[in-house]
Amino acid sequence: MLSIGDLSKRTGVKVPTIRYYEQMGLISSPERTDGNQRRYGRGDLERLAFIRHGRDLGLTIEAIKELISLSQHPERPCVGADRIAREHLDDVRGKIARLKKLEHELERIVSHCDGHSIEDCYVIRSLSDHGLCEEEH
Amino acid sequence: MLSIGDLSKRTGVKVPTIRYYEQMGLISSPERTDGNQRRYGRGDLERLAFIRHGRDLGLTIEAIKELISLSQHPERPCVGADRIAREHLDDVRGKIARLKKLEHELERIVSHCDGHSIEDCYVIRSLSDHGLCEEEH
DNA sequence: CATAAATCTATAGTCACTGGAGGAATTATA
DNA sequence: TATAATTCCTCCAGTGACTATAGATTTATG
Repeated sequence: MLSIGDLSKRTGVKVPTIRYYEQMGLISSPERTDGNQRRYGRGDLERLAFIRHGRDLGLTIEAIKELISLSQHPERPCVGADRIAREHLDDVRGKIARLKKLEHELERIVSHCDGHSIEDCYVIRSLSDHGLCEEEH
Repeated sequence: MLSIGDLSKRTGVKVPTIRYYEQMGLISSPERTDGNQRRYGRGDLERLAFIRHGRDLGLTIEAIKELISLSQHPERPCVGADRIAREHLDDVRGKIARLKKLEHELERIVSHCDGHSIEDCYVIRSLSDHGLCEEEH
């Protein structure tokens, strides 16, 4: 039986975050000691790792909740889980595309900066004048 | 003189957001009519475009505030502005790198999914078992 | 058994907005 | 000019995913 602190150390998930996940319904309310402290078992360790992994991959709490509920019905086809992952992949690709545009623009901006006065600072001028941008954003 | 609604239409920044920027000290309190309504001039239009542009580039409110304050002292060297942009560029690059790893992992996960039952669903299994990952994340 | 460390609940704060309530002011139409 | 429609005002609450604090209680250690 692990205390919340032990669970935290083992999973790398902070104590308040574990309580938050419980509140959000991602992990079920664990047993309590006579003194009302949470005690966790092996299953909670795995569940938390699952959640942590999903969050690291950028899945929302909602998506993870869906996946957990799917995983509790092992007989159903897994198209639901697949859909969640695919949608998320699209999302990630969109984000990458946007950030790359951004990277170009920022590169352009800092490369033009000569470290002289604000008056002719490209950073400031670029922000003031959209016309200096190479592409729409 | 533009009403807040006009300013909103011209800049694409929503009305409550304009008020929020005022509250955050990004734009100065505008003139008011006798009936206490805000009236904006040309300068506000430009300032708002500046803010919007910075936000589109992903700069925080704080960073934009710094840039505005820098731009109000045109005689100073622009190393401050340059630093803000550079730091942000590093940040963006880091994000891209992380998202790319993620993209690979998700690709691998969905490509392995055969649409059969949850029991052998790769999505669920991948989330449960870090060992199935190709790289650390 | 005394003290230190960990835990409990409840609440508020973070960021950058967004939305709604309830009421006042302005503008458009009849 | 009267009324209706629209816009505006302030204040407050909610978003997501935590993080932090305060004050009280429980557990572990010497």
